[in-house]
Amino acid sequence: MPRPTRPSRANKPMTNGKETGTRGPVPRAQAVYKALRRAIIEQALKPGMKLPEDSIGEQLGVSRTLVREAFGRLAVEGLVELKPNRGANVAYPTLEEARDVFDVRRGLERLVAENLAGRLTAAQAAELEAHVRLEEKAHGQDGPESIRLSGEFHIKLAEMTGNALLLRYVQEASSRCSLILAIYGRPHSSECAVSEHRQLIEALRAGDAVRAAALMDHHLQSVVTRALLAPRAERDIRDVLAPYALSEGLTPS
Amino acid sequence: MPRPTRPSRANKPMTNGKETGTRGPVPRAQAVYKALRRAIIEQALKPGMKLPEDSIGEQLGVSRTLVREAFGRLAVEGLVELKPNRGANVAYPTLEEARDVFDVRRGLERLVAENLAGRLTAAQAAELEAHVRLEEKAHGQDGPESIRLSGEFHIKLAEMTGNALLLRYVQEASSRCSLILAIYGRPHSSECAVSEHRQLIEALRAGDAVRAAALMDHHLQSVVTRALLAPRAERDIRDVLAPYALSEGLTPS
DNA sequence: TGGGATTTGTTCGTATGTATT
DNA sequence: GAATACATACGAACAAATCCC
Repeated sequence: MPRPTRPSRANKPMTNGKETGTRGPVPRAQAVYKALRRAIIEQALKPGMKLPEDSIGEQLGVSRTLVREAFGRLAVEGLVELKPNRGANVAYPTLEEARDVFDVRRGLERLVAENLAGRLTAAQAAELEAHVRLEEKAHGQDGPESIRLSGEFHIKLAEMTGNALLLRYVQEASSRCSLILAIYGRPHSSECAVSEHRQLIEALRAGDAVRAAALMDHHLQSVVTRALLAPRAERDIRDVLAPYALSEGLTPS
Repeated sequence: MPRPTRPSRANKPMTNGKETGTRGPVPRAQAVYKALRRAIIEQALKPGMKLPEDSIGEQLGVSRTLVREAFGRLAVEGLVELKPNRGANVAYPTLEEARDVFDVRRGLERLVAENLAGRLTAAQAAELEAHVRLEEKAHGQDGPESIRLSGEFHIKLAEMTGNALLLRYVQEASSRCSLILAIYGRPHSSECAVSEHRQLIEALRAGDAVRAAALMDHHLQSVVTRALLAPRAERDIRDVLAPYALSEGLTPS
């Protein structure tokens, strides 16, 4: 198993409350959580990487207590794996878990589509269209910008339902998808086709819930196929070697 | 706003790792989390109740740190409300949040039904039927037993999908529904009609995904109507008074 | 196999912020 | 409106477990 090097100074130090005379009203724990979350999603911290409480805390300028608290929450969200007495790692989802996450995400976003169909205000529709135009512009460069924008489109939709819980679940599933694509996806799959986003907006506008749900479902299915099932020679050493385990029972964990 | 009395010794002391020579491989933090979670769901800790780190920790035999960690996770799940510098309360969902939770739950369980239709093994079907028979037996007594069994039926279904994420989300939504019914539900609404569960099993067996999803949807809708919209004279003082707020903007929070 | 270095699990003290009189 | 009392936010230090040679 390829053990990654230590994270050391892989991420930027966060704004320390002490420096800004005004101690933020938000507990620093929250800030630590957000910083780590972002670092994982943006792959500054790579899947499977060990996360020593000590060095992380040092980098962020906080003590282990806050780091631990953040780990707990990230573990609930499935971004961090927490093994008793053995610390934390960035999660390394199996292909099976990946399937689960994508399935649930599809279901959730179908809900979003159904919820929004025919209830989009003019302003909201305009906002979505503006967003798609941004995506179009960024489409040329295959940088992370393009991927970020694609993801944001879906988050925006979830926001517009006004259902806080639905939003949280979509965000969570979406984060985990980022992790998964980082492991199993091919390098620069431009995740979402702009045209599919456009069609979706049209269906929502027309108030066709069935069509909107179907489009969303198909769209997300396409994302998976494009990014995941695509040939990627060196899929991952673990999966390649899995069928060749020395002999069942010898590798208990 | 009616401030509840302190929880003091409202809950049973948890099994302390030190007593059982074998220190559980699971950190105590996890145990604290589970104990609190259960206490909230079973309404030993009532909605809105203040949760002082100190007394809770004392009752459970751990220090404040572990209690704080548990609070963080429970807050993510929406069972605890966490206000910066002002500590924790058992969540007190608004009617709007309640609607959100029920909507998402309906969507999630529809997924479960679709997922399971036609894929139920004989053993699984038998297990579900055995469970329904238990429900039937408990139906006479309107005790908490009946409510617990109704809930478990839905959890069992989610388990059978084999999708861990879907299971977690259903569990979470389900927990929050308990909270909500504790606030807004009428006392002994026997939550789920046994016959509806039977019909559902039948549809799953027949492999009729559309019908199964529709039945599930309708079933959960019924639960809400039966329990929530039912006349409960003294709904809650907050909601009764909400429309009579002194003047908009004066109550910032 | 064993022992030392490292890392995690937990407690508790201090400073800061909030409610109360 | 200021002083007091109390609860929370955070960190340092100790104890136990694990890792690595």
